[in-house]
Amino acid sequence: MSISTVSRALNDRPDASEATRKRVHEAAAKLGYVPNQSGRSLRSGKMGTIGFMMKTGPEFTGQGHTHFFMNVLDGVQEVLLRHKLDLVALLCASTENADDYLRRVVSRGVVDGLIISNTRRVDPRISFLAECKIPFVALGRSTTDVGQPWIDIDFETIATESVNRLVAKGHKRIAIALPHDDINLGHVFHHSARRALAAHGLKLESNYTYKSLPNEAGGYGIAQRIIEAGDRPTAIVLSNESSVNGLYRGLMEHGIFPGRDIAVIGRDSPQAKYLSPTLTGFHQSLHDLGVALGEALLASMPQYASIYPLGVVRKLWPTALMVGESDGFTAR
Amino acid sequence: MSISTVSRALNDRPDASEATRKRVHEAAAKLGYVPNQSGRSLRSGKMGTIGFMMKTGPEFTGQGHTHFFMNVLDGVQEVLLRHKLDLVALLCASTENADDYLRRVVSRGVVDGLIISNTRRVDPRISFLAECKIPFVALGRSTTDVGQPWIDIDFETIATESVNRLVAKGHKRIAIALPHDDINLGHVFHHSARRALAAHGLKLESNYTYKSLPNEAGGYGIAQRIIEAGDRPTAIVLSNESSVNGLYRGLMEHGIFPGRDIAVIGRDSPQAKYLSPTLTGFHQSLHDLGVALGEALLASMPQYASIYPLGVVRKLWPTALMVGESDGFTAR
DNA sequence: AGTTGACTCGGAAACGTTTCCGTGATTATT
DNA sequence: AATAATCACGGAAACGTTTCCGAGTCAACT
Repeated sequence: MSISTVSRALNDRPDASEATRKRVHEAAAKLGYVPNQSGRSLRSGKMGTIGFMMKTGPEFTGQGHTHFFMNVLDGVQEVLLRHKLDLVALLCASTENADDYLRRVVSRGVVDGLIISNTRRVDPRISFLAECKIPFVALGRSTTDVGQPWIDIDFETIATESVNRLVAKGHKRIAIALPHDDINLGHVFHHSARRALAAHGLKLESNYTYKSLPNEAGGYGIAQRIIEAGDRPTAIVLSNESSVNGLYRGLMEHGIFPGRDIAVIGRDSPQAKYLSPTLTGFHQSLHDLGVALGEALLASMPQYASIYPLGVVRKLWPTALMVGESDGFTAR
Repeated sequence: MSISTVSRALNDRPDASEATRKRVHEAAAKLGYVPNQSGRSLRSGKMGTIGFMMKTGPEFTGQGHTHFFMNVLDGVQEVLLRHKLDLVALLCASTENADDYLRRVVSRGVVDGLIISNTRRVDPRISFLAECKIPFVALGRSTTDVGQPWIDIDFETIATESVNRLVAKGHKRIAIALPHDDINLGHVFHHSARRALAAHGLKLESNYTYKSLPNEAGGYGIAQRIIEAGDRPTAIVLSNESSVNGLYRGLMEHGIFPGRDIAVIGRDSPQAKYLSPTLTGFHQSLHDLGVALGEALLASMPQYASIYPLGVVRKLWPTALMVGESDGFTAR
């Protein structure tokens, strides 16, 4: 039994007889033989792995943030498993620059495709990946556009609907919590909120826009600024899932109760309905988002494009409002 | 300039002259050449990557859980980067069996070493890895002991100190929230709490031990059981970081306020001091835990053992109490 | 009965490294 | 000055797989 026959049998090629295929598979199982991945990929040029790049470290451990990724990743993997592709999370340490890290890991050639997240407004990773001609999809839009596929949460709708809902409840002084300007979603959120307010003849005051980290401390900081404001906002929209704890705490320490004294609209997460008051927030199906991301990536890989004839996926991911108690306060 | 010379120069071997080393490095940078990882590892038998196995999916997205991992991973990577090793998170989808997954990824031979987490009381992964002779370290002990290195949070101290503190505040009816029996920490926690209570002449009633999922819903379920108890506990110890939200909510819905009507001791996490009341809980330095894990792994790899002469690391990770408001209630 | 085609399979090349071995040149030693 | 030792480098083998090519067997068709 020659080496080439074994290879053909294990890969279930048509030019290996049914009988030998079975014999080889049985022998392999018995001897505990598994093909060497290095030899395989050296020859074929394919690694059989897809990378999902994300950052680790203290600043990226907000409740919503990690919950978000764990569920998206779960969905991505569901798709990849269908094609015997493995998903690995490429963890960029907090101490390392994201662009350098990506460069390093890509040139190492350990992944056949990539998903990047936390896209920035101008994101050098995108141009780099395009240059490398490695298939990738971005979770989040960017102004850096090389025709890459992306899927992004529909922040326009979230911002617009949040504002509309609050205005309908009589609010006129509406504040917005935004991430750092670099992050693309911050810009989109900001822009959409401003436009929605304008549609009601309202203006987004600059002292009502709070740039803050998407974590507990960030939320607490927002509360401080609300307290200190001369003309306090009567409602606030949070663009992330993680800062609500800190916001609640900070407000309550000054006797301001969300839902009673101020309206809060945020983003849904597992804790949303266990907060007091429960959070009114926008929900997305994260597992399905992961599935869509995986399929978008495969669609951009020549080997799989015929199975997923989706073209270049550029999709806003739908969102739905989960009504809780936090926006119960109406300003008339 | 021959292929072998280039190889030697790029790897900074002593048998390449200083001049050629510099020339080669410059040329490589200019041409954008990077060594092919497949060829490299095919020849050397080493991959240059370390895997950290963890599960994804809805049931593993509790606040504390993911925060825990993100910080530990950050520490691990800090160590690995010193030796140009890459850390990849091996994500086992919620739909896949953890043992099968590990078998698959290990036999693929894509990692030189492994860190496993969520060790179970009897954990087939440990015996499998020992069989494969692949270096690994376990985050958490197990009764499956093949002499592997491990690091584990000091749950004995957490359980014992929690009980002691509550007893000192006059509590006699103390409840404990525990994970599923399979998980080793559950057993340790249970055992230690029982012993600590016994030392004070108290008994851990079986209807005060709540097996629950380490997430918000689990905490809410515990609240239900506390409410329904004929003889309500006056204090509860949570073994995880994630269920506190649900517990608070569930209790407050029935007018029972943590810190005022019942004492709660839990585990520290970023949200602990932003809860109302702030949580009294045990804290660990997670980044440093990750560093220790990384060093323990390297110590068990022949190539690095001389740099980290630690032997087989088996270490309980220290913990410290962060005092908040949640255990303010005293039962006299 | 001879030719053709389909079907299996073995041999060998190739993927890109690392490393052993050998060789020539230079320097140090006797 | 002759020998020995060191240094720098080129050639070639090897890692384990996939795939091209050729060859053999057997059945079917003219």
